[in-house]
Amino acid sequence: MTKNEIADVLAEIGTLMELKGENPFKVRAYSGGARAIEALENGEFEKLVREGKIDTLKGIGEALAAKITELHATGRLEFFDKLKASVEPGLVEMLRIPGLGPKKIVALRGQLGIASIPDLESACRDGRVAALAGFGDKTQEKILAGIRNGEAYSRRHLWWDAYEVAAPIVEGLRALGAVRRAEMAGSLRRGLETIGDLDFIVAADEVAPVFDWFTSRPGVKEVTARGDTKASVRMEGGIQADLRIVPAAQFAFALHHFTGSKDHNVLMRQRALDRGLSLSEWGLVPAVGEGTAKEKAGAKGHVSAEDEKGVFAALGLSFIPPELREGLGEIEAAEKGEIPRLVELGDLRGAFHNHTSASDGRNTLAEMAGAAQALGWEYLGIADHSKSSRQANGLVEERVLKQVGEIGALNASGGFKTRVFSGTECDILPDGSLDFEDALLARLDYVVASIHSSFGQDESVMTARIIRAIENPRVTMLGHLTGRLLLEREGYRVDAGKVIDAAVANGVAIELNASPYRLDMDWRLWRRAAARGLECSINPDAHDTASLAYVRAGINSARKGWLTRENVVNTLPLKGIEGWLSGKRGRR
DNA sequence: GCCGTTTTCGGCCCGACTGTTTTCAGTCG
Repeated sequence: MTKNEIADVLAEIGTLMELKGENPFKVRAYSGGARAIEALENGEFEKLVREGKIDTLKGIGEALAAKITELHATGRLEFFDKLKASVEPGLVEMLRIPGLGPKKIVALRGQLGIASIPDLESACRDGRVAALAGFGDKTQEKILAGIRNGEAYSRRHLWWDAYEVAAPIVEGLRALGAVRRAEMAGSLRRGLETIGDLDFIVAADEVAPVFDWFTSRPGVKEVTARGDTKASVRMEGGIQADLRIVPAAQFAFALHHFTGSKDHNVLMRQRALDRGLSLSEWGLVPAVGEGTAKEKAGAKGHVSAEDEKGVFAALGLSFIPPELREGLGEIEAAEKGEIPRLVELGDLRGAFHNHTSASDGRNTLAEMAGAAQALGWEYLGIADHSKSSRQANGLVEERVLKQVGEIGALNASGGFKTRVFSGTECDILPDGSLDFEDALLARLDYVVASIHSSFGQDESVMTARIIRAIENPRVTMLGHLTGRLLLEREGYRVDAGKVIDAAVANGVAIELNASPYRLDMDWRLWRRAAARGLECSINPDAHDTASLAYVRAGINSARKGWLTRENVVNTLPLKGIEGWLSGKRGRR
């Protein structure tokens, strides 16, 4: 069984135990164990398991190590099979309904015999749920609404879509008279590829006018909560937005707290405790003594911070950019002053892997060049599909040569300041050979090699197929490593570690496909890959002029992968990239 | 179930909000 499949089993054990009413700390140990191994690279995981050292990983003890080893060796776990058989599957599904947790589900099962969502729905309609101790009319209503809107409410959202909803809310908040500061928080601010809900933190002199504005905006479908410091709304389309208002003195602490991640916060709290302090959204206060953190926040001994930099400084750390706050070594790095200067949107000088109306794009070559110029890019690479991608109107050899001529003429015309490079997104055929002959590829400035067919191959076959393409000296970079479509389709199975090693050995870059639907290769793999010498190209995979802007989503993932300007080839200025490309051609 | 410079037991982040209560449990993040 693979690493990710094992992590899924551990996480599911945690969920099932919750429904069995197990000790919550035991539950957390399983979900924490799942996260701990997810953070490993496949090869590293395999090595630890093979050598019997998986229990050296923080969060994996004797019991989890034994279960992981059994799953890895046999693909089964008797403990899991028995546990799963003992919990009705309908109960697991009920956890997705907002407001229903393990305790309430156990009560519904025990007292009303409810074991599925349809059972629950009819019990709500009969009024049997409201009659139960600890339940009432409102809970019953909420459950019904949750069932009705189940899918829309539980769905995650692409970062790009969430950001488009969130950006005007932040702007609107900042424009309010009572508001001193307003920021996005949560996974949105951390630049995660998918987002659960929107979080906003505001410092304001008055609460009521801010909440009034927030809860009555167009697009708000329902106000789900409104208290003294927090209001929540459900937007059209199902996304939830939470707004928290804090006094200005606590803003930095609240922003840090609600930016998360949870793992990062746990480590920060621990660090505070080691120094006799207690960190919360209210501030940094002495850990000992009477009273709650909130009461102590304004009292003697509390540490003040103007901004997040101050919060980190109070714990002996340099500033940690939000994208790095995943509990994956950023605190250790900040302690040593080794947080890198991460790549920024403004560092990009151009991008490869863009399509035109010659294949499946919606804009012409000249329109794409004009859009790149408007972005201030020094160069733009055009990589239309190759002939085997018939569904994408891939170019046959004659059309490729025609486009090379058109690009040459466009550059010669001096009509655009942006230099256009001619490339191709060349299909990697099922046997690992390329869709075009070497002689044609030699006529191009660069080659992006991508998989667009036979997704179902075994991992070993797929890995060998991609490595064969990487070993072809005509290939400049590998397109979308796994072919995943976020929230839609899993990627094909491939051993990323082996592909990365082959790319480094052959001087081939790997793309960070910046399409908000892809963000592939995944940010979790980049830090280690770049340390091994892998070069990254952040490519929008644009199919029209507007989607050149997708590089912004790519920058998020690059930053989450600890990449600096030096790791990303398309931060090179025109002269530099010309040298880089001719160097690649030199290996041909 | 995990963890340990108070180390083999006794903690484990903690506060807001709702809905149900009449002082709090459950859920959520």
